[in-house]
Amino acid sequence: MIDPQAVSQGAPGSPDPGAGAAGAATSSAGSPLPPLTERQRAILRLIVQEYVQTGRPVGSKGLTERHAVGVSPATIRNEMAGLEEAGYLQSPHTSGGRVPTDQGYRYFVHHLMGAVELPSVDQIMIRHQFRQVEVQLEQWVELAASVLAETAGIVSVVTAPRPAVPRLRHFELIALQPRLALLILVTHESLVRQVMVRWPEDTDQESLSRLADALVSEVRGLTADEIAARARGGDGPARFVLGQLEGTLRGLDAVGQTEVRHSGLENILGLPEFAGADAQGLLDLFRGGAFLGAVLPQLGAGPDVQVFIGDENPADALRRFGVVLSTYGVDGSVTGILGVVGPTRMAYGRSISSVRYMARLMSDLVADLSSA
Amino acid sequence: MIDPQAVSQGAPGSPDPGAGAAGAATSSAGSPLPPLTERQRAILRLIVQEYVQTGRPVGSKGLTERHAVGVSPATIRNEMAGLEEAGYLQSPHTSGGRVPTDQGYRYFVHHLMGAVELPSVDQIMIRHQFRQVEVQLEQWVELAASVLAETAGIVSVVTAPRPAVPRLRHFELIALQPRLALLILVTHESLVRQVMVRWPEDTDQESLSRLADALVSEVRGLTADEIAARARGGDGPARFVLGQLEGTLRGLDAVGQTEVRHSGLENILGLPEFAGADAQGLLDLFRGGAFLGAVLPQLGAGPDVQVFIGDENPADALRRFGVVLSTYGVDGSVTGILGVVGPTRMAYGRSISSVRYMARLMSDLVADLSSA
DNA sequence: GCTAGCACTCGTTCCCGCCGAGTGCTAACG
DNA sequence: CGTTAGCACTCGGCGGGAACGAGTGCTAGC
Repeated sequence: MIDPQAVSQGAPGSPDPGAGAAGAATSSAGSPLPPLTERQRAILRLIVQEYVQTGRPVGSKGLTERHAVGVSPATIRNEMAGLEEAGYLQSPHTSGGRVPTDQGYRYFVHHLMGAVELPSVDQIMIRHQFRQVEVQLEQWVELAASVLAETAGIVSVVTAPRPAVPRLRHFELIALQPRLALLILVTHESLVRQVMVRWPEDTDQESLSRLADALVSEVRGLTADEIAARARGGDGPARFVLGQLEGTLRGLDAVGQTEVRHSGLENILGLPEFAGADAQGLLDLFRGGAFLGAVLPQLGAGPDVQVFIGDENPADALRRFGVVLSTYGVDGSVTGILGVVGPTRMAYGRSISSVRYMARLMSDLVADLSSA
Repeated sequence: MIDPQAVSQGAPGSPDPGAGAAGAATSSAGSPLPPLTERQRAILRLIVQEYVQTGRPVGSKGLTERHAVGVSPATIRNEMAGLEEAGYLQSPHTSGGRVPTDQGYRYFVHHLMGAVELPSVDQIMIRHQFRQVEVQLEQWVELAASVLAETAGIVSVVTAPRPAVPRLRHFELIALQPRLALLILVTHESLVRQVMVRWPEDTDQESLSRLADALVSEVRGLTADEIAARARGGDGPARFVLGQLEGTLRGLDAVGQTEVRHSGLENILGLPEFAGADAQGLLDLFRGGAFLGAVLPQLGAGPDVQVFIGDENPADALRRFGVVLSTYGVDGSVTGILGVVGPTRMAYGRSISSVRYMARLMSDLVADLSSA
């Protein structure tokens, strides 16, 4: 049903091939890689799986002890040496086992990962949680973040859906104080915004309602630009309201202020690779959306999940992470981004299937709510 | 202008007096404490200040080197011994300096802390930030959390204001889909809620507007109970809407679902006392409002700042923390809670003044927005 | 082509001794 | 009588060294 191969690569080549690799020939530069033998593939798969699970470098002896490979440690060593030369593994120290390189993970994701559909237990659990609540689109975002973090077991990031060209569907004015009103607007995509506006003169609910009634049919279905044009002709209060509507609509598609929800930080704070260092740094990374600002430009518009592993990440701050992202929404009309971030040694299979599933779910929700 | 003494104590006595104290006589149990001499007070003040700043136990020699006390280390040692016997200090190890006890902090907060007004630089900075934004009351909450965390330099917690008995001021219905509508209601206190409601039959904006217009004057100013009574007489759609209004109003004052915003976790993650251990535990503590659930029952309704130090905290999870809290809002009508949480060795002066200032600011905002 | 054996590397852990900061006590001093 | 100087003692932290174990590359034999 779902094609496991349909996972696109973040960046086509490692931007800095000379980074880690020990003294040996790093290969993979000019010459085409010889295809891996079936046994090498099996060993690579085992190493990735084991390292993902334990986080400790895996050695030849341990491998043969824990798994029923048919050969001796020495043979494994030979094959490992080959894999290392080809760039799929690296040894962090002279002794102490080997660890997959970014390229190794990449190969695993492309060729070795088995079925990538989310287990139906999880699917049911997720659908159940989403059925519990009956709220607005933008609260789905929060729920999506928390469910995604829980399902994938790492940190999730979700942006609210953003319409390409928002069109006004409806608005209301509510008096709060004689000179203070609440402006509520709804777009075609069912996004809702409330803004407080300081009213230039004393007013009351009745006159505000009259004003809204009079204007609403005039501006229904218009974009910010069209409303601006309309505003130039209007008189005092009407003109004022139109200006506010225009500004709020423009705010909706402003890239800069996209808010990024995250969840599940506690999932990775305990991991050994982030233990000693910078719990602070991690928090900072996800706060304030500095995170997405870095990744977003690289994100293709394609409907499928994209994977960035280690050095493939555009931003320096993300070099130590693996990132699995997808867009969601209705093509060309309203889109958002969701995904997960974890250590490079994350369970890519589960991450990818979780992200893909959640993206579908959110796309369906957005589609349901946006009126043509 | 502000009375530094007007800080009430969280819990009257330490619930577990035998906890830390070494073998010596723990005193402070039955006999009234002899008042501290002026020199002891000065030394205690120095120790608290120094420990708050550095986080390392402070010894007699270091004290005399870093501060121009007029006496020798030996004298300091004698006084320290007295302070330890009286329960204000404790020595974590045989050597290595002394550390204030909860009681020591308490004495400091009550009798040794100097001026507690927030420096006007900060006051100006805060007012400035609040003037920048023009949003709804509930977004003030988020801003308050972040400003408070920044000003006090530790973790802040802020709950949204909650009306004692919410009364409806206005509501609107907006059609999203033929069978899906958005219900927006505003209370007298200017709290806004949006709920999506699944409509029992196909409808459109026009009929929804008519319905809302007809009903709104009927229910203006009513409480949930009064609306429920009114609903019993209504017919189909009206009755349905009244039911939704009632439910949403009830949700507003439900204690259980009070949402707690926090900010500034990164400020304390770096501290030595939380370094090794449980970044995870810390996150968990503040997520999901489990935190306030524990403290809230203990919180007096008094208008002033309350301080809980270490063991004075009602919840076990907070035994390692100092907590400074205040209510804010309009007495008896709409109230929220805000405060900061940090290690017991926090800068109480700054925390208390920050919390007090922010509580005033938020109270003013709430008062401005709530129509009599 | 696979495997057993072997010498070697290197990170980890534990132990031990040193150092420094701090303490309590006692005796001397003004 | 309060204050101070001196002293023996305690204890945590740090650094070096030994023992250990996991892993490696290489070579020779099956």
